[in-house]
Amino acid sequence: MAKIQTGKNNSKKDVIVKKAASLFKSKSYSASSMRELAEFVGVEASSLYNHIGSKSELLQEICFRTGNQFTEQIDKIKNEQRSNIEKIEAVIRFHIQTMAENFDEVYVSNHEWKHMDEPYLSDFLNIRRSYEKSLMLLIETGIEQKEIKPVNPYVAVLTILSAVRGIEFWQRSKKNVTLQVLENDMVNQLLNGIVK
Amino acid sequence: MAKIQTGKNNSKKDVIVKKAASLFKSKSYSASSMRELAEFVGVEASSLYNHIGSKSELLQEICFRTGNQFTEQIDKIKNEQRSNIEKIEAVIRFHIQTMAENFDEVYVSNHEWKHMDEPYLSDFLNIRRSYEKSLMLLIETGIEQKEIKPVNPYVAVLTILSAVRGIEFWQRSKKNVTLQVLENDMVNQLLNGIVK
DNA sequence: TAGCAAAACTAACACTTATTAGTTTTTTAA
DNA sequence: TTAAAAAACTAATAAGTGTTAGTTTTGCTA
Repeated sequence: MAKIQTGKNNSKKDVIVKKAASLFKSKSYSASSMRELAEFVGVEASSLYNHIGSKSELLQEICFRTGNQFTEQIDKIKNEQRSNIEKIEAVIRFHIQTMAENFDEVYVSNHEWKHMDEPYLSDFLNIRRSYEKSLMLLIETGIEQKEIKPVNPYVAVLTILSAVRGIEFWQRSKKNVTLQVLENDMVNQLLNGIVK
Repeated sequence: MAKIQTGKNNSKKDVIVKKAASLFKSKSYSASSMRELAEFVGVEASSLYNHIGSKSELLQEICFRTGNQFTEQIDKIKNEQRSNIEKIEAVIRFHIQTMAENFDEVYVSNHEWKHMDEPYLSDFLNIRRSYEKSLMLLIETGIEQKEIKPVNPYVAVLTILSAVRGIEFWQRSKKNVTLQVLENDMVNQLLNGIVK
């Protein structure tokens, strides 16, 4: 009989969620079936239900784990004793690093949140909105304190968050760019531009 | 009997493709059914097949129309007599405008291309790669000619294209930012940064 | 080793899916 | 007005969906 293989510190549910993130990333949530997931996990579809409640619960799990991770981090950064520019830089770097480490989960959270049911969907959107607000406040304060040009804070947030999301297209290959270069250059372009 | 309503210059297939783009955008390709699309068009599901070949053909239509639009434009810009910075700026502005005008199609093309079958999938990826190469060449030439800082061109392309894609999150509402401000500020941040 | 709970299994459910076949209605053109 | 073509319809197909019920196997603890 097949069995779900758990490493240490991982419940069987954790294993399923991780595999689900990987599957949802490559095939999208709607196009992934529980039978596929089961095969991926190495077990029959119905056996999954001994550990999880439903397919949509998997998506919720993925989205909220990721969402909370980002929220916690920006709350921490907000309260540090540094310039606003430095704080914004820290946010950008955290994004890039988290995305590189937890690729599947972040990707799915960014792309598939739409398919959550209420009330989870609304909760998730609220978390995201409040995150964007926090970043916007950093920019607004930076402008007031003359660290930052008088740009539109909404557009700046949009530009930063979108750019950072884009490392999902980053090709991790030898001939391409390392994470360090990616991180440094992207931070630099977003803060100082590329024009000489 | 219900009928597909075509305006002038639009075939019935065009109408279906446009409605499909709108549906695929809001529900994703896989989660959209032909019955839903049919209802949206105002006709029975099977009637759609008098005008289109299959569901996946709709996706191909959307993705390639968009892809070709961008390719044509960058080819045009490449051959103009302007500085590289100006060319890059023109590319960014075209992206933002096209996205604002043809939101549904661009959105679907960006998000749902994965679900195309071969050989269309490969063709599409080739188109996209060659587009990225063109933009990368503009940046490399700009660096050689000392218009642009010696940044990593791959990262610059990634940053620009990702940022620009992000206007899909732009909330078109009165209290928010206009397209003009969005466009100008984003171009400015990507080229000159926000740090004073 | 016996008993029990956890976790696997098989089989089935009620629905939904894209698509096709065959038929009827509508529109176009002679 | 009539014949042909276009475009709608109804009905059905075969395959796939998430999930549940009931049963069997496994692994731990007394």
